[in-house]
Amino acid sequence: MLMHITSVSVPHPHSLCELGIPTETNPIVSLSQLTYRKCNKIYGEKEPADYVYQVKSGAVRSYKLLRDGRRQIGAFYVSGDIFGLENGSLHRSTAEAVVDTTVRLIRRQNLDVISGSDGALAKHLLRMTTSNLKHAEDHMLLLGRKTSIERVAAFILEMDERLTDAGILALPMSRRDIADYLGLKLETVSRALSHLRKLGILGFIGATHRQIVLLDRQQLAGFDRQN
Amino acid sequence: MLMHITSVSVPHPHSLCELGIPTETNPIVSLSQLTYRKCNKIYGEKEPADYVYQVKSGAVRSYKLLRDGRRQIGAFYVSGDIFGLENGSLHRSTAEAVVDTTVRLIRRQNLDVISGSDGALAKHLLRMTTSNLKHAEDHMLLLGRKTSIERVAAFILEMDERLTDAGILALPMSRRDIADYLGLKLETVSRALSHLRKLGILGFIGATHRQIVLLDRQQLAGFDRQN
DNA sequence: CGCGAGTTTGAAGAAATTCAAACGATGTGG
DNA sequence: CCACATCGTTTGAATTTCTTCAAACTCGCG
Repeated sequence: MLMHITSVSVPHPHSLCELGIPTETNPIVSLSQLTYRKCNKIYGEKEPADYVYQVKSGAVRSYKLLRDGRRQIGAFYVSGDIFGLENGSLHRSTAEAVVDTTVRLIRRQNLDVISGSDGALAKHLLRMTTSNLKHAEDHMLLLGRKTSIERVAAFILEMDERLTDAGILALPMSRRDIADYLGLKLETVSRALSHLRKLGILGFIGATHRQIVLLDRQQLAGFDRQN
Repeated sequence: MLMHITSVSVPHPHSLCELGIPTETNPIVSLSQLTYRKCNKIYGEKEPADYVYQVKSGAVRSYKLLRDGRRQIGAFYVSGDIFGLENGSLHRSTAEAVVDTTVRLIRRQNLDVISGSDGALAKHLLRMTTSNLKHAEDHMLLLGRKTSIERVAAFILEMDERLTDAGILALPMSRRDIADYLGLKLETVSRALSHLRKLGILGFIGATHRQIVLLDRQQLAGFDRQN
């Protein structure tokens, strides 16, 4: 029997790349790791959380949506980061590949079994969850109390720490992603970045402007009044 | 030797009640529980986290400050809530009594010992941390993407669930506290509440306007476009 | 070469903030 | 008991910040 598709609604075309790519995941399987194409969903909100993931290469965004499509990205995950660790059986956010991304998989079930007997692993899980919590707490301060320039400065500094490619930040995500992470609009992010460039704090490389040179970390840090 | 006090700086008088009360905690000790006076500090950011706390009565705010005094309250804790559970050895936030508050104390050290041997407790700690994480994730969505009315509506609904005093919400916290929780200014919170009152969704009781009647939960929920 | 996707930039608009004043309710001292 | 200062809240008007709408720009790619 054929499914009758009454309307192909695309309620939230946050990034046009989402439109050109099948919405269902189409991962390339290889042992206990998967490769997701750019913009493919890794898991969705309220789906069963059967696996925990570790980024091998690429980048992942984790987000929540409001019914009208407003999106808040809670975190980006890059090489080495572990994500998808929920404690209930359901995912609380959606995770998508920002660019082509390979992840390692761990069956959650295995974790449960082990953590029942092995206190060390239980502690490890706790430590990971706590580090996510710390990130969320810092991010609440950013979202609730920082200005647009401070948010963008903090973002560049965060990415600089996590994406160390020797002087040049190769951002995998679009301005829209950054905006949805920082609680701003993409134009506001763009303006803030331009402003920092005019001040000689940042430099852009390439056409896409996804490669950023941090020319003056000191001065940039001055824009983020810290926590 | 006397400390030479060059200036008595009071950098962040967020609430005037803070000024009239000793800044150091002066808890009333009684077995394994403490009572803190209104506005007293329970612990400070970066202080050693030797205890975990459970609210017996009263209310607690947990917050972070920017250097210039901007404050983001990450959570309120009311009767029954557990807080102060950090995984590192230092607190990541400051906790203060919103009103006179009694808390139960658990030595953190004890937890560590037990969680080493007892998988059940380890899981319990993990579950509590995860529930804090879930709250933080939801709050990031609020802070990053909701309008002032949506934030205030969400706040009232949250408090209605947690402060169930039969129809009347007796808010322990000031407008400023609410504002710092919602990433707004106190005037904005006041305007939003007035707006909801004019719509017949809320009613105020008493002079202080800290008692709120939820007249139409349905309609209020309509203001919070949910996650 | 021209189209598409992502980014930048400008101008107008909306939302929240800032500054200011007024309003009870409360508590104090005369 | 009343006058008065204080505190938290509300309300108004002006201002700032961010957003919205629109257009232009750049580079990659067919």
